[in-house]
Amino acid sequence: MPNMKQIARMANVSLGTVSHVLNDSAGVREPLRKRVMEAVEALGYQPSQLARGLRRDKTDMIGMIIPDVTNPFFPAVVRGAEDVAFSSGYRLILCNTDNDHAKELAHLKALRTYLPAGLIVIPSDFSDLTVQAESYRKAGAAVVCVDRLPRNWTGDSVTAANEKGAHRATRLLIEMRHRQIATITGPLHLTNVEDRLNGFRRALRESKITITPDYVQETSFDKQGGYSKALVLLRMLPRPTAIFASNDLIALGVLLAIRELGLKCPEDVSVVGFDNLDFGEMTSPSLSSVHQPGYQLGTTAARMLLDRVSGDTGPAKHSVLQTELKIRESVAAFAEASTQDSKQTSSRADGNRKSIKATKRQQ
Amino acid sequence: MPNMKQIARMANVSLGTVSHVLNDSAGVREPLRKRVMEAVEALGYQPSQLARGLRRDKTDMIGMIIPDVTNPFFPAVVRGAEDVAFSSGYRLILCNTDNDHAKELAHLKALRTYLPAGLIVIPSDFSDLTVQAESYRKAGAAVVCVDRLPRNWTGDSVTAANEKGAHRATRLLIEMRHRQIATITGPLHLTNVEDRLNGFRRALRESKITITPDYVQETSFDKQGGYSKALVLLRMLPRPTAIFASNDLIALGVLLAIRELGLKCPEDVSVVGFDNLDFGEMTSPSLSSVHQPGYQLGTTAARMLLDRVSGDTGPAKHSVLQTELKIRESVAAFAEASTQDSKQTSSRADGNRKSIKATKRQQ
DNA sequence: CCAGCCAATTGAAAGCTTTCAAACTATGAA
DNA sequence: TTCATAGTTTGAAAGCTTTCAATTGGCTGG
Repeated sequence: MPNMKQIARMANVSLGTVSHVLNDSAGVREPLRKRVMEAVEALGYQPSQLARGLRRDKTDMIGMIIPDVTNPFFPAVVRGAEDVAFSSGYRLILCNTDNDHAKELAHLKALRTYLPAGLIVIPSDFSDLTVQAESYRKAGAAVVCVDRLPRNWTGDSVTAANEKGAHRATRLLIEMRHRQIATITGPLHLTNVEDRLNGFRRALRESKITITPDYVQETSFDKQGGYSKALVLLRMLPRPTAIFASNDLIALGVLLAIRELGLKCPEDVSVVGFDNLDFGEMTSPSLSSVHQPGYQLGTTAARMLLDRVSGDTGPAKHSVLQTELKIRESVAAFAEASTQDSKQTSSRADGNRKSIKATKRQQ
Repeated sequence: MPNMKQIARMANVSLGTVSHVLNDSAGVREPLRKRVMEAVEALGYQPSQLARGLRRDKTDMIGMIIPDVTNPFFPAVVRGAEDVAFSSGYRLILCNTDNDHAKELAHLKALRTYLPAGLIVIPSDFSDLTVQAESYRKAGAAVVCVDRLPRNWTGDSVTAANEKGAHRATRLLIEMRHRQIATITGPLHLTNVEDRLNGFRRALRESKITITPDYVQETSFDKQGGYSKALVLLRMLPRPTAIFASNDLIALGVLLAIRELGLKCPEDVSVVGFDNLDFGEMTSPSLSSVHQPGYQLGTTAARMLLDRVSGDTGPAKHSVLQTELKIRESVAAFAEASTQDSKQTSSRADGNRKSIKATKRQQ
């Protein structure tokens, strides 16, 4: 690979001049500039990012730390960040934490030695990010937190309007005349989960609906968790007629549990999820959900980061992106008859279910 | 950040010795070694990857170039690669090409300046990779191609058993007594698509089934493509009773088209996809599909790459990972009565459809 | 016509590591 | 005791860029 020295020799100028041409760092007169550019062209020269980074104490890399690319919500965020980064000449180093804060810490420590321009982080459970970010900032790297925040986070952040979205979803259920409304939340130590629960509670409170504490079930953010907690809820008396799930994977588990018990969605139980993942349109019934703008979360975070990199030293920014309720088949108005006696309903529904199965044979 | 010089001073040894301790590059006697390690510990020293890379002409980074993380098949591959890379101290730089070979080229050129240890690439359409890879190899970086190969690719590769998988899927349809079997393929210039079509054809040939050329439809790898080509196929006479789709997104479009026309799957038309994406279990009917081991594709590629990095200079390797047919609801045995007169069936089915719609409101 | 100044250009240092040749030490043999 | 040798340790160079102080050249105003 050609280096600056060769360019300098070929263009018959000094090393410094080449650098100045390449970086616009000083006025270089046209004839020289032209000779340099020609040499660059002729040799196909590209500056070594390593040497440049070493000298400048900062590279064109951005560390992106997320729980797991394999979780369907995150790829959109990554893509959004990559698009903005790439179009400004930055690249993304992708790290998965599996929500393990020890693994996250390992990534945070290791990444530092690459002198990234900054970090975009979706923090793991019980993340240590607040401390680490401080040390990154001292080293001149920006850190933006996305989707959820670690405790005591005071830095830049981009999140969805979780409280509001959950409030809107819950209000839909209330407007549909549901009164026995339950929720299955993700891990409550996550700020976004907490916010969603708050939105849920506020909607209930505003409509003067009180529910038994049992109607709030906490679990992990996956299908299995949703499934098992839904079984618990659906066996309670009175049985909830609507369930708000704090994400779509949980909602999917809820749908499975409903079917498992011989109930029907939305006739017996309405369900609303959160995230609006692609598969929500493909389930049967299709899933109502609060859309979270994953791609925009990523682009916004990357832009915020790049602003910092290019010198914005203002106070911490908190961008909150709006959500949108997508109403699909999984929600119906509460019909008085259908849910009082759980056993009877259950067996009646079971009869229905068979006839549906004959045509649909779902799952 | 502390540097080697500080370690050297603190341990009262020379720079060279510190380096030797850190890299085991020469016998260092225990007392010195210990002093160095203590200093490293005390200062929390971590070597600068930039300086190291600059000196060694190679970094601990691996470029991972894929079409789009947002496409549900790829995250598993990325994750597999990242897991193996991370556990060997390497990190992944993720690049999306959107299947655009110009964008791919841009990434290939830009990444070079970071001196990555190697590249894992899922090539874009009409990829220029073969040429570029040569130049990477000259620079001492390994390149492994995954999932599909560019034309004239002779380097290392990891792919799924596409031909065999497609053959197996088609055989299933034949065993189910289908004779009017169509296929909707992805872009035929992709080697994996070509392989799948070959497998499809071989199965037909082995059972002495001949089909009209119209029964082979080419389209893009997405829901929309599958949908529109399925409409074309389903309006043909005789109407195919089974469709093999070259990936699950296409298969999803097929399911939509079937429903749209008032037909039923699997009663009127059986469908098999390829990839076995998660959503296949959630559609109605659930989707039969050829499972492709995405995660293993990633881990295998990364391991192959790391082998090269650590000195394996043998001839090109081609790892072919086995696929597995997952049979779900979308396939049923062909029943004589149901498909002869397309118009009549169609209108009859249309009657059914309305009643289904009343409860399902799908799509 | 010259001093002084500004702008363009230069060369060297610095950033941090690895590596190589050279210097040094200790040990065993003569 | 001394020499040779193997094994340790050292210091400097190299890898490529940016940046800063210094130099050069040309121009302006007196």
